[in-house]
Amino acid sequence: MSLNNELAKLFNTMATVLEIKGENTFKVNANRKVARELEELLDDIGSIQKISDIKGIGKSSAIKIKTYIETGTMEGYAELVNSIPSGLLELMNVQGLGPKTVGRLWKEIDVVDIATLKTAIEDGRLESMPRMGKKTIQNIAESVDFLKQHAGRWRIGVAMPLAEELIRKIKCISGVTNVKYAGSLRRGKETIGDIDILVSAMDEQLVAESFCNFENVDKVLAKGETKCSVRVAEGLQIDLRIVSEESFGAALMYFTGGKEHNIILRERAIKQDKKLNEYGLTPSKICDTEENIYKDLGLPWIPPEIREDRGEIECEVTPRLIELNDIRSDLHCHTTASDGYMSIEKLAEEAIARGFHSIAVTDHSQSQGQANGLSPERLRAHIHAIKQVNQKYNNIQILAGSEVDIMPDGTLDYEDELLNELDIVVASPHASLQQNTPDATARLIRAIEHPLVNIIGHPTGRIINKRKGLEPDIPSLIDAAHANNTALEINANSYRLDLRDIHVRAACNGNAMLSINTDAHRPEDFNQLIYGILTARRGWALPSNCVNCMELEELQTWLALNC
DNA sequence: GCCGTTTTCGGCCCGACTGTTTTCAGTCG
Repeated sequence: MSLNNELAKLFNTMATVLEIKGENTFKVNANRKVARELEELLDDIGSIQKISDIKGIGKSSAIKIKTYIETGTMEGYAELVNSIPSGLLELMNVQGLGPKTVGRLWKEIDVVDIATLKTAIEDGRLESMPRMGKKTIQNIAESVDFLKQHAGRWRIGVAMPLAEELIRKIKCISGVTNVKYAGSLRRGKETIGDIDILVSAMDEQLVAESFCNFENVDKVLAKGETKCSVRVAEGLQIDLRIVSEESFGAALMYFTGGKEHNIILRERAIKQDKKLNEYGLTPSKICDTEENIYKDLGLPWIPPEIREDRGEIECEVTPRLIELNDIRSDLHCHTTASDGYMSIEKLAEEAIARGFHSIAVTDHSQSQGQANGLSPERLRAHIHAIKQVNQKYNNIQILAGSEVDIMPDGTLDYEDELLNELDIVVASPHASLQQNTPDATARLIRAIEHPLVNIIGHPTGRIINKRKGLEPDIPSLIDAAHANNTALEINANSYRLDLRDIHVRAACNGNAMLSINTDAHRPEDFNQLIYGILTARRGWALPSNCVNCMELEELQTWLALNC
């Protein structure tokens, strides 16, 4: 775990403990804010001179951070955390249990973790507490079971298709005038906690009723006049907000977030003697669209992906972020020659259907035995086959490439002589992904500096919710990538999204080129390009930051720089 | 605990829903 994340975890834990102990909520929130700043900090916290210059981190937290960096311990942390049973922290993850209840469970009936909570439910002690009725207890019991089965968040690749399907169904309900998803899904985050859907309709009751009765709804968690929450068979929670057409924009803005962005907008409204909530900006004019509200607040419309209070509000002109239609090529795809399911022709046709001017065939290299990686002889034959197929098409350029393994020491999996025969080289780490930071950094920089490498594929090798992957020093990689004209990939596969959003932002700031590719193995994988685009947008990437947005001639010139 | 274009002290976003109780506390987003 990086130092930033390590510290963020400590501050989050402190916040939770303070919450359970019933401390001032503003103090709790201040600790959470410090944690969030640390999580999203681009630079290593250890390299920052004046920590208290970071917005949201004050003197007191700065001292704690500094001591931790120097000594490995944080003053007061152990004392605070040891002041409550450690199991109370996991109890806070049970839906429906908040700090007040957890505190009471502990003090009044000696519940200290999930196991003792289950016992207390079984032996009737919970029922003896005030405000603990049968329904509440049943909900808690169900949430405990649910937590055991589904810890964590869902990949955007799961959440978005599900949300789109729900929206299609909601649109079919009679009288529905507008429906959109909001929340972290709309902001394009790599993982989603739950799906927020906004709807306006002539008959609100009919919408609520129909929604709660959709066939894949497992459990109705809440059902009111303006809000319904359900859990669907996949395990995700879906919140449906029913709003009027006039306040659709305000509601969309409110429920899209992010939280910090919203707070700043509300504070801005207050300074202008106005009030902003999910119903509108009052006293004001029309709040049916987000554009109108931003305009009333004296701001340009801000794309959802960058609504994170990371400088977007201070920005005078909203950047023209990269869009799906800007992409003109896919430079990392597989065929049946290695572990893909498509022929070279199929790749070409998929690319043509998407309006690309070129596509790169980049099958695995020889070390990837389990992925049927190509021996040098097979690669030579494959290059020949690719060139043959390329001659058949006049509306697509098929590039002969390879996804060549970066070995643990940073050397490549083929000799330079063979790499020289390729149009494009994507170099990726696949094995030895537990290397320490200095080794991983040296390994990747060596590949970046290799004169024949054009793109570093999925630079960390992480798999979301499954594998941490390498933790190289990202600023060093970016410097090297910029200096050597090597692009860093945003692998669009929703399991990977590697580089991730904050690294994309750092890469753009450091003038390193990006390459957004699907790493397609099957035809449907091309549809995941959107997740790469959303990740790029979250990193404030412009079309000019991405080699896949280049026209053919420009791309060929760029590729020729490293050959 | 953090912050300052009214402030170095005194604020800090706010509404919906549930389950319980009978007017509201707690949780959630």
